[in-house]
Amino acid sequence: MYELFFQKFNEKVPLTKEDEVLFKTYLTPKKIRKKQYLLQEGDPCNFTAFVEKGALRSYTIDEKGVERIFQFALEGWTISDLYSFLTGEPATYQIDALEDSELVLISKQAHEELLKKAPKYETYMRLQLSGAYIAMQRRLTSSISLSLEERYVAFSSLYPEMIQRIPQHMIASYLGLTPETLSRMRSKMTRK
Amino acid sequence: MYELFFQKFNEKVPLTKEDEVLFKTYLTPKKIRKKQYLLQEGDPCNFTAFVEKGALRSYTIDEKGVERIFQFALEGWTISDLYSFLTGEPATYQIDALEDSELVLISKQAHEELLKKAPKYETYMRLQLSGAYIAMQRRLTSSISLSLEERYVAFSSLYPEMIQRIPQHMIASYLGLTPETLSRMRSKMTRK
DNA sequence: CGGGCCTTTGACTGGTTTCAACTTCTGTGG
DNA sequence: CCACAGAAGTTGAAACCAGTCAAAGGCCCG
Repeated sequence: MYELFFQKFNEKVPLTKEDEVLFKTYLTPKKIRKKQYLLQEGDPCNFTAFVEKGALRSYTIDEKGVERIFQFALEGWTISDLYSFLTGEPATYQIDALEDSELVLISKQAHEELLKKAPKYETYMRLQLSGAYIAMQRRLTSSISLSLEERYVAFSSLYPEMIQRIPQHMIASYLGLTPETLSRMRSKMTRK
Repeated sequence: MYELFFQKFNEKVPLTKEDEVLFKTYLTPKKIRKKQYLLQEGDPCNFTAFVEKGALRSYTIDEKGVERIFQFALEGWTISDLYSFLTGEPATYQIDALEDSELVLISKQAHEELLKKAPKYETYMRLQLSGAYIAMQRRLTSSISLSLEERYVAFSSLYPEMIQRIPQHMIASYLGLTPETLSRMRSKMTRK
């Protein structure tokens, strides 16, 4: 159940077998089905969710009812409303499953106890945050400085499996354009 | 020289006087004049810079010679090419001073030693990263989901002093629009 | 098999960029 | 301290790109 989680953890911070046994007592496995909510807007987000298997997304819905996808998470990624998780404020994002998924949750309470008791966890968190920061920086840079077409190309080459698994209109939402525009762009690109 | 730095540090993680004395041995003060580079594209970024006084920006220049401003930093903020700093890769941003400034630098070497020796520093770094992550998340959200005008309004109310101190064409670059469009927007808004 | 969602395509609209000219501000050297 | 050059900001007109609205076809799921 926790294979991938500990594999990724060990890549960042090596753990002994005893560490793993201890850590497991703080982790909560969870299965979730396609279309099911993991987090609804307004609830405080009291977990981070590591994806062992499946696919999820976080997103907002604006006044006009338009979905704005903030993040996708496939196997090996972590998804959460980090702002809400860290501050305790109500979540600004919703999270739901795009496929039947298996998750490893770390509750806010577990998070705080681990920070106190396990220096390796703090190091892990710091590295997690670094990675999340760098990924978002890359995304922000491309959303500001690239044309729509360049953005799509960059996305496809960075995350080829997402192109396979995720519906096109959601990728459009993630990239910040309309499904129609994305469709037109794709047909223009294949014509070349 | 380090007043503001330790004030901000203490807000995140309380330090004893002895801590402060120890930490000071790892810090490097630096004065930099308006228009001077702190970091040039391609060099590895081996520092984070805390702004005691003044104003800086980080930015890229694309193939067409257009500047894309990624971040401004006024007093109390930290600026760096975090990607380059954390990974050791060459910097993708340039950093220069918009005003004569006084900085507190933490070199990469000092950073690594502090991580080993001072748990309070690791906690501080984690909180720094959280803050930077949350700020960038807010920015990404607004750059994807708000209209240009809404973006400008949000920026002005979030950072009113930047409107005062930073040239308009740089704010345009930060917001991802042309100086002409920003100028037109402003005159339209005051007419109301 | 049917209904609804997803994708594609078309025509139209509108906001932003681009290019260019002009004005205002700033800083630097004589 | 003034003059001038270059940068910054403003304004106008034209071109363009993406969004919107609408309709049709395809596909998946119940």
